[in-house]
Amino acid sequence: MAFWLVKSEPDAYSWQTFVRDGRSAWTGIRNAQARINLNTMRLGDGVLFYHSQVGKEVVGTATVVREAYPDPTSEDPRWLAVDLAPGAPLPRPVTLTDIKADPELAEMTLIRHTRLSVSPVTDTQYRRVLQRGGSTESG
DNA sequence: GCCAACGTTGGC
DNA sequence: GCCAACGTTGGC
Repeated sequence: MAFWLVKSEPDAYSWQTFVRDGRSAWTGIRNAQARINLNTMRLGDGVLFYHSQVGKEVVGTATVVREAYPDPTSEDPRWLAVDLAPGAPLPRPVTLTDIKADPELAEMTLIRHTRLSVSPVTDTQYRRVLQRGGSTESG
């Protein structure tokens, strides 16, 4: 099982909306590296849900509930989407500042490739984020 | 095939 | 609001 982080601007699609929806097709990704990451996601993989621009913090977890398929919002069948379902909110969201200040997290792809919207996370990093967020999940 | 111009993302 | 990073586009 692998781990990932997805970004969303809360003004466009927030964690709260995601929870209310119960499931979401992760569409509109138009970046080659992000597409590779989408294509590598497997059912049941763990995902961190990050609020970019407004909040700048990891706010909850999600899981992959459908593996990559052609993004229905694109004419070009090479662009991919996955479906995600919400897991649990983090009792204490983990901010970008927290992540940068934590030596275990400062090397995250989130930090190294600021503009990548779908990025890999190591299992150590994943557990660390959950732990810092006060999650009672596996971490 | 190079590279300048431009648009977008996202942190500050 | 500004700017750095960086991907894309288009002229040559």
